[in-house]
Formats: sequence, C-alpha cells, structure tokens
Amino acid sequence: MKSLSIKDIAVKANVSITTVSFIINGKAKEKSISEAVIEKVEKIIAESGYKPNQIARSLRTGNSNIIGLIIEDISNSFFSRIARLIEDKAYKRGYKIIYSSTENSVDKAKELINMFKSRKVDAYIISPIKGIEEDVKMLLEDGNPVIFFDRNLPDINTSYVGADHLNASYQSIQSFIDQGKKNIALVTTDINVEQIVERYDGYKKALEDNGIKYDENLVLKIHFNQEESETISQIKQLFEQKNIDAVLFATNYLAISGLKVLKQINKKIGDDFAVIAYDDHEAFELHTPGISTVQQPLEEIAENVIKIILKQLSSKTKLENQQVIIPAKLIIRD
Amino acid sequence: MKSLSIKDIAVKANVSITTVSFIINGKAKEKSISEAVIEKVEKIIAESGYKPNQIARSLRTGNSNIIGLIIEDISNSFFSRIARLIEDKAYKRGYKIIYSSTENSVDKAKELINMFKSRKVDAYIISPIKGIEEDVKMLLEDGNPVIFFDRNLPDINTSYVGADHLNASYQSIQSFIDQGKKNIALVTTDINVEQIVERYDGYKKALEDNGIKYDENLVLKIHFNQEESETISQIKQLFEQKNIDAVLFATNYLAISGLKVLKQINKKIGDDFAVIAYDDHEAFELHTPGISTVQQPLEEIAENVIKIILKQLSSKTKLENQQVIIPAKLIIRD
DNA sequence: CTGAAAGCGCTTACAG
DNA sequence: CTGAAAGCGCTTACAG
Repeated sequence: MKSLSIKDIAVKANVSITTVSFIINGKAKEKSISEAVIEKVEKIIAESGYKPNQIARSLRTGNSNIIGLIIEDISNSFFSRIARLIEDKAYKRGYKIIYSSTENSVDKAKELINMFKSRKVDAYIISPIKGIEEDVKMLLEDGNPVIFFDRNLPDINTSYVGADHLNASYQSIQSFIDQGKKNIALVTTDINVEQIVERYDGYKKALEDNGIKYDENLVLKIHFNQEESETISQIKQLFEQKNIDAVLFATNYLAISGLKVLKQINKKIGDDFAVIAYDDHEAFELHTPGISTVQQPLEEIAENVIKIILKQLSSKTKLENQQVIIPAKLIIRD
Repeated sequence: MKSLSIKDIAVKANVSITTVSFIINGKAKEKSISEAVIEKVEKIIAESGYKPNQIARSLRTGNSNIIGLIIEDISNSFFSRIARLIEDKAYKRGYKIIYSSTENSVDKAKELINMFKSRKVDAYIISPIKGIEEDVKMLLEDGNPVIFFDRNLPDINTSYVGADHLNASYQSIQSFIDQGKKNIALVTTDINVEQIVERYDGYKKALEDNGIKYDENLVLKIHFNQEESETISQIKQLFEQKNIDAVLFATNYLAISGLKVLKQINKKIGDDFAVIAYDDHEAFELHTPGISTVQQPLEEIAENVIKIILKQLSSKTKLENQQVIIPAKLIIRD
C-alpha cells in the first residue's frame, strides 16, 4: 500500500498542493489562507493520518533535521550514556540522531563521515580520532556545523566540549601522594588521542611537582584492540613484578580488567594499595571496598554539546567556535 | 560550497547523466557501456570525490538503506551491546542504523514509529511495549519488514527473537531449591511486558513444581520510572522484614540496587543468602563474592535479528515469520 | 486569497 | 553503445 502524498490531500480537499504545503508548514497565516480552507485541510490530514515525506522535504530544502553522532563505541557506557542524553535533548528540539561507532578505526571514521555527508545530516557531533583531520576540514569548509567532544584534535579549528583530563589526572596522583604513596603506576592505552595523552601528562606532572622521579617501568600502555585475557596478563605482570603502592587506571574498562587481576592474585585494596579509576562505572560503587573514581560530568557535557550545536544550526552565519572545558570530579570511596 | 551532483560529473566527462548513473550503480557492463567511457567517468568521480546524494536516491527508489532500531534505553548495557552488534552486522551489508530510546513511553514509541516511517526506513527492529499494537499492524500492512526482539507482543504476527525467559527463571529458582533454599524472593518491575511476565511465571512454576507455596509477600514489584533511592528503600524493607534465604532479581539494574542494599545493611551473600541476577553486568563478575547471573546470548540474538531482517529485505515477497527462542545461560559464580 | 510551475538529484523505461 | 525525459514528493518565488 502506497502512503499518501501531498497531492492526495490536495485532491481530496480540492485545493492546490501549494496551499496544503503552506498549511502543513504553519505558513497559512503568513500566506493568508482563509480559515475555512485551513480547517478543511487540517481535518483531512488528521483523518487520513498523512505524514509528509521527510526525504522529499530534505531533498528540496537541503536539510534533514538529522544530526550525525560519531563515537568510538556505543557499547561503552560513557558513550551510551552521553548518546542517550544527547538524543533526548536533540529530540525535544525536533532533531533526530543517527549514530555509528568507529571502533577506533580511521577508515571506518572516514567512511562514516562520508555516509553522513551523503545523507545530508545537518550537523556532526564527533568524538574524533587522529587521522580524520582532512575529512573534518572539508566538512567545515562546506559550512557544516561540527563539534568535537570528549577529545579534541589540536589542528582543527572547531568547537569542543570535554572534561579537564589533565587536571583530573593530576589531582588523582596528588591525592595518592598526600596519602604517602611513592610508587604510583599508570595503566593506560596506546591510543594516541588527546584526552589519553593529557591523563598521562597529568600523571607525570604531578610526580615531578612533588619531587618524585618518573619511572617508565611503572607505566603500562595497553594495546587498544587486544583480547581482555592479554590485558589481564600484562596488568598481572605489572602488579606482581613491580613494587607498587598505588595505581591510576586511565579508562574504566582497564580498571575493570585490573580489578579482576586483583581478585585473581588476591591482593586487597586498602592502606598499602590504593586505586583510582578514570570514568565512573556502576561496578565501582558496588565493589568492596568502593573504588575511587574520576567522574566526568556527562550531563554537562551533553548539555553543552547540544546547546552549541543547536545555536549554530539556528544561526544563518558561522558563529565563533567555543571551547568548553569542564572540571572532572574526583570521588573518593572506601 | 555546494557539493557535486551527477550532472557536474556528466558535464565534466562529456556524457549523459544516464551513463554516469549506470556506472555508479555497477550497471555499466549490463548496459554495455564501453570500457573507455567507464574508465574516464570513474577517474573523474575518484578525482572529484563525488558521492551520490542518498536523499535523492531514496526519494527515487523508495528505499533508504536505513534500518530503524527502537529500544527502551540506549544507556542500558543490554541494549547498547545489542545495538553495537546489530549496527556492526548491518553496516557490513550496507545498511545504516538509526535508533532511538522509548524510555518506556507509549507516546514516544508511537512518535518514533511515525518519524521512522516518514524517513522511509527500510525495516524496523523493535523491542516493543504494550500499546503500540495498532501502529505496528499498520507498518506490517504497508509491507514493511518488522522484527521484535527481547520482548514480544502476543497479538502481533511478526518475527521475533528473544531468550527463553520462562525457562531461565525456572532454572534459577530450581537451583536455589536444589541448594535447600525455602524462602525465595523475586524482585521485579511493574512493567507489563512479556519477558518480565515470563520471568515471574517461571518463578511461580518452579516453586509449585517443587511443592513450595507461592507467597506474594516475597514478590516485590518495583515501579519502572522511580528514583533509585526509592527502589533501594523498598528492597531494604523486603530484606529486613521478611525471612528470606534467596532472591532472584529480574533485571540487572534492580540487582545493582539490591547489592547496594546488601552493602548498606551489611548482609553477606553466602551459604544462608543466595542471589541470582537476570542479565549479566560487568559489576557481577567483579563483585566479591561473584554474583550468579542469567546471561542472555547477546551475540546470538543480534545475529538472528539481523539475519532475518536482511533476508526479508532482499526478498521481493513477504516471507514466513520466524520465532527464534534462544536458551539463556545460568552462570554460577562464587 | 490561491495556484501553476520550476527544481532539489537521482533512476530507469524507452528509444535510437 | 548512449541519451532525453519522466517522475519520486516536496517547497517556494512568482503571478494573478
């Protein structure tokens, strides 16, 4: 069964499709359509359940009311929670979200940008990775609103919203040092993205500022795409072979692997072994003892992202780029 | 800057847009376009970075290569993991996913169906809720492929993939009874959806089959949309006021609230208090002691959903509906 | 107060 | 071996 078109409605109402279009788009008053006609047409639309074809509308107007969201992995709770918040807020303003996960692959990220481009999305919200600079530049040159979140690409001049990773990491290490810890390890990933680098920089800086020598043997860089069993064995090695009294995990999934190791080797978290995990996770509050974490302000990030992008969308001209850095919160649990 | 159209390519190559279209769509051979022309056009396309406008293509062909995914809440890890798997598999076959969360609201679910309809998605993957029967029937009457997963609507005649909730719940209770438990509680939600009802039925049936009297005071139905603090106080009341030696949580987020209660009231899981949680969660493996769970086979569910929907999509005619019920797995941890 | 017509960027049946 | 033209369902400048 074919669905109704504007023409069907026009025929039924005995008016032109122009008139129907004006009424659908709320321009009836402005175009001074008579009350009688408006009522008649609206009645027919309501009765028939007619919905305008958005595809045709998009082709004609050039915008789709869709915002493309490109993230690393929707099954990571940080991203799925942000996605939910963004979707929610966008929805209320009449925008839909179409999303896809890059799985940290530059090729896939580029493909996604292309496919969003060919779908004519109105704006792009991207948690970017190195290697897509040229593609993003092209989007910006074509006048598309693009906003980065979570991570930034230093070479690209566009809006960005993210947490203050360097500071959060610095404070975590400072809190270890205040507790008297001396041998502080960092378990991080080998992805070369800004927010991971910043966490590393914060670690290093806090040590140096406190006169503790940086020891590269206490830094474990886990390969991004490897099996968890491999990760676990590397962390186990670090914990068993080095003399460590505190550890900062740079991501929540690394912390989860790390906690599994502690369970396996029966090492207790307590006075002589402290742990902080970057990015909160339900498992951490529940854990005995509770795991201290760096909480990123999800709600604020989502709020700012959508606010900036909607403002850009409703403005005819290119607005100033905005850089919003939101402090992260260190939650101490025990 | 306007992006290139097929016409621009045709002009540059000095051929008609018909020819360019045939080449883009791989029909060059079939339409016996000469090798020389194919090469020339392909070169120009590659150099110019031309991408066909999918909106125009959709309007013309009537399909969008987009599959709509409607779920309860993308930030729930069950759904986000399924979404990731489905997205992945669809992507490999050239389909994109556009998703949205219903937040368990019938109105929002209906709106989403309408908006997907007006966007002309090629197929619908829905984790349905009661109250959208009429809308789904209309989709089916219009010839749209629709598949349900996780939950089913008994009145609707369409394909479905889900876990065997009744059996999983039955086996959980049976395992409690085999351990000698007598006072077994069920903490569930008040959402009236099939898979929640089945978990309840499995609970009841297992008790009856074992000659244990069903006691409604041991069943706590938590209101879906309430604050977690309220949930926690209700569970606390159940645990403190009833004499319970085992509890089955019907969803993972309820189990997480329940574990928080146990931590608060300092009740230990062990020989005289057993716990099973429905739907695994990273927190459960990590918990000390490990929490036994019912694991839904995410990969298999996603695999079947996408297989059935793609088969339907590539077939000209309406295929037989398929009902795939996949056994869930009881994982005992301690 | 209302309508005829062009055009968004494609695909495809038809013609040669 | 290749192209002119219709048409998908809308919006909107223009005309009356």
